[in-house]
Amino acid sequence: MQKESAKDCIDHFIKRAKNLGLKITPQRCAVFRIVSQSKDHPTADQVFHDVNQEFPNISYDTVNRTLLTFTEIGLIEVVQTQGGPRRFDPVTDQHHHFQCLSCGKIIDFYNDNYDDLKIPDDMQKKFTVYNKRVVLSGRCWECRKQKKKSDFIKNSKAKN
Amino acid sequence: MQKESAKDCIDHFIKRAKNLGLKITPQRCAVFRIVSQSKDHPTADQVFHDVNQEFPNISYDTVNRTLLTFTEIGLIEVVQTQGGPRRFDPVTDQHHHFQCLSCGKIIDFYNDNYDDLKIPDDMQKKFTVYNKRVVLSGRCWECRKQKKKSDFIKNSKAKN
DNA sequence: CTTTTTGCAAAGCGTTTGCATTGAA
DNA sequence: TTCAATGCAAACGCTTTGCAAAAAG
Repeated sequence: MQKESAKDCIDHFIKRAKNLGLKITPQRCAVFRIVSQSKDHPTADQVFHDVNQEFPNISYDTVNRTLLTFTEIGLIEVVQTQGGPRRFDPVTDQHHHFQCLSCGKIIDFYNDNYDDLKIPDDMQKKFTVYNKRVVLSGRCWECRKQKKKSDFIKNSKAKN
Repeated sequence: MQKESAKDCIDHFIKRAKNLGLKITPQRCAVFRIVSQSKDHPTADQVFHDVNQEFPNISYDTVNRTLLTFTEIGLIEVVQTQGGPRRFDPVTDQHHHFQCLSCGKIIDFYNDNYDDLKIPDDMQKKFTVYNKRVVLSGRCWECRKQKKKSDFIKNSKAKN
């Protein structure tokens, strides 16, 4: 569902919401459109900011609660992060994450080998597995250019 | 380093801390011991509670700041979660995570195939990759027994 | 018309910061 | 003796809650 048009996305949302008995409000449509178009794991606040452009009266709470509702019905996902504000992700095709341990940034990447990973039988038995993802972590190129704090500690000692 | 004794763990901590010019305080030793023995991804508050048993005067801030310091020097890790309080994980051997999308619980599991995953060349070039992990997500057996909220919504409509 | 949803405000919870005091090296 | 680490307290940011008004079905 990556190349779908905005129209198709909205239709998808409306269909799913109606199935579940959720009401179709303009606010929800706007929130869904913004978050499903976003490519960078926005926080509720960022979504609010964008939606606010065309809905000056919408409240932050509505945006936040709408995002949580969408998450519960599986329309979007909450990205796993290391603390900090919650980040949302439109449910799209299979992809994987690289997370920078210094700045916390999460970068999507695609890899066919990873997509082919099998889910172990014992896990399938114990749990209901909906999704799999490989998470690589380390340092992004921007943070690699900067000194690590641990280096700083070491150097400050070495200098004395 | 999974079967190391408590003594070995402390030695490991002391060696690493000295290398970096960090001071060895009783508080830091206690925090390190508690978190390295824990098996369930404790929050700062949980670590504080445990350490507090033997250090009635230690402050929450010291525990929290110590955990962050340990994270920066790579002694422990921050677990990726979906919002909620930050959770810490002793750096041990290669393992993977299953996360329940309903209750947020994170369960470690081991899988040799996953351990053997190669890190793609283009990722290695772009970033410095320290760690890899497969994250499965879905519903744990406890939550599977309960109704999903989306089911609830559907049913409450069906009943009317 | 009924019930959900919205907007607002306040409360809650976890994290971070500043600073004087303490303690490791 | 020096500088990092600690403890305390206040500030901060994000999330959650309660409720009256508004809107969808």
